[in-house]
Amino acid sequence: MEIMHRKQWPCAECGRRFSKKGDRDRHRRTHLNREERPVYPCPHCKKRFLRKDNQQKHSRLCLFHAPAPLYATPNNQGVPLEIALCNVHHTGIPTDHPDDSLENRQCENVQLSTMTNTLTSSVGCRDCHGQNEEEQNRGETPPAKRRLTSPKQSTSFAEQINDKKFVYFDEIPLNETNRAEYCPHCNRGPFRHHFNLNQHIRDVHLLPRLHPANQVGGGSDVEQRIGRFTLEETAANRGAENYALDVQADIEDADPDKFILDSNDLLLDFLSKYFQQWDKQAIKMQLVLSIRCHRLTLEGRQTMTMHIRTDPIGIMGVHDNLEERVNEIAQDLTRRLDEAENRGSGWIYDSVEKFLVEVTRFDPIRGSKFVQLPDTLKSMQSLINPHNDDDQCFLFCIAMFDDPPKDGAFGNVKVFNKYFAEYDVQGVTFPVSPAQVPHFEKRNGRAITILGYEWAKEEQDRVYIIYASTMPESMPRMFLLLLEEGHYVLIKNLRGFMNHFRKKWWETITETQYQQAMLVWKTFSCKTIGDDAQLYCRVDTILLSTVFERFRKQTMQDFDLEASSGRGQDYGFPEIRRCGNIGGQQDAIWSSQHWTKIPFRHSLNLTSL
DNA sequence: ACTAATACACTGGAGCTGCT
DNA sequence: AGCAGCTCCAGTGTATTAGT
Repeated sequence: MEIMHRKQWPCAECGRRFSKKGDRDRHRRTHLNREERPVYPCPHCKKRFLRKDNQQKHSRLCLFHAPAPLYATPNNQGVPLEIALCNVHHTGIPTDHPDDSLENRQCENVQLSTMTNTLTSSVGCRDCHGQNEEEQNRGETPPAKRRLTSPKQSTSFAEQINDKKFVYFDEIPLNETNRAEYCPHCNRGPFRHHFNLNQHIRDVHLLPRLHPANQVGGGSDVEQRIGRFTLEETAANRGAENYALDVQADIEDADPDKFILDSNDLLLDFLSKYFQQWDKQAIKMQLVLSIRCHRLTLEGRQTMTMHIRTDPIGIMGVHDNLEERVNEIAQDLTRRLDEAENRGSGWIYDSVEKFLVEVTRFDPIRGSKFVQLPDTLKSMQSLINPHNDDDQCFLFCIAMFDDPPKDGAFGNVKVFNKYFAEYDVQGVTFPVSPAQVPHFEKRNGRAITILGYEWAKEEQDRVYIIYASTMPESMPRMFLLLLEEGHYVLIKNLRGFMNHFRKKWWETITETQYQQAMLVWKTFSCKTIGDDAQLYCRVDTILLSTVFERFRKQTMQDFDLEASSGRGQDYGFPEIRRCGNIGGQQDAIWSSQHWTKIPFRHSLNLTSL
């Protein structure tokens, strides 16, 4: 109500109120007739604007696109690209373009704002949008008409590049193509383009940061024994706890295949007990099955211990389907065992020597009482930050989604308390961690996706998925932002929110990187960010695995050491895929109407090349 | 025909600056 | 301090194209 009183300046035409007289006056001009309106013309084109700031914004863009480009085209040798494009415009289907004379074919205002438009069918003059002179003189700013001008339309930007219709990729100066990016955290690289670097940072450096417990080391109050497993060691530097199955009692001389089948119950028992103690936490688990084996050679009988290691598997607390997870692990182990056998090494499995469970706990941040939005998000109207003084910000967000506050971004959260009785929070503990969200979703018939946000001074802020809802599309879908401090914020306008990152992200990518990316996408038929991510991971894994396999062989040969041990902290691709949903669920979400896709930029700023 | 993606014009909110 | 003008920013509406 206070806000309403402050808006003391009403518009006589429509009654709308403003807090500043200047805003009211500015608004009133929108009611003026065309003749009465003040006009701010663009010095670079013939467009006119009601407001000076809009004219300035437009003119900057107009000027930005105007300078001559650097590259010639195959069909227009020696002709600047823009002129070549303009030729297409002016020599295509006859138009009423006012500049459509031979002398004026070098129209400098060809619309280059969208790459697809420029290169395919709709190269238009940004001056006139196909208007005749009379239309232009009326000072109207019509909708941007686009005309079919090219006799043969191509289907995509990537195809155009591949066809070399316009820009020769190898004509890009060497110093541009050689520009590579390296990870500021681990110096890994080079990355082909910014996508990959961002992705690397998110996957490798961001996830561990999310879960501070990882960095602290094993819990000090850990019970030494869980089920039939005994805590063998706590790798403080990796935050991992190694639980070994009691060899004497359970597995001595066990047949490996039979052991794997029997181990399901043991593991299930272990996990249930583990989460009884830390029910709010999620863990990442990796199993190592050590098997004694032998083979007969000309030199005689050889023996060795083979270590079969599973992929890391994430388990989101007690609410996860433990049975399913355990089955996955068993299948993984069996598959690896078979693979090793089928490789024809000649080793014969004798017995299980050791069964180790490596547990890395992570304690996801949980929503708690009000914290200020970071400076970078403060002015965003697409967020509603509940001003709660308890640990129920999660519920406040849900309630505000159901009944959005009318005035003010904060409102009085107390008014939403009345809704709380409508939610089934049985089994949910406050503050709510992301691990509990699937449980809440199921009980309340909602699809809730949790995004995380990180920012640091002089670094680009980032948004990433913490939990991607797998609930059916038909459910009410909402998106919450979990701040690093542990506070949920409702994203009331996902499009507006993502727009912020879209703009920033693209500002950091050079055109060369963009073109290289497009070439890669075309070559490998990538259609989604998920495809790109998978491609990156595949290539990366293949390269690394080759190097690593050589190293492993060498260490086995020289020191009888299995170099693949000690990977407890790593996030393997299956794990990333499960948690981050790269190439899987993420695609489904990002292509849904509720989610703004990662923008596929068509803009080509030729002047920056 | 429909959906998704994109660019850009337009609008209100709000901060900054200079003047009185 | 109050005001006016300027400017930037975030959000929205809409025209348009690509893809299915």
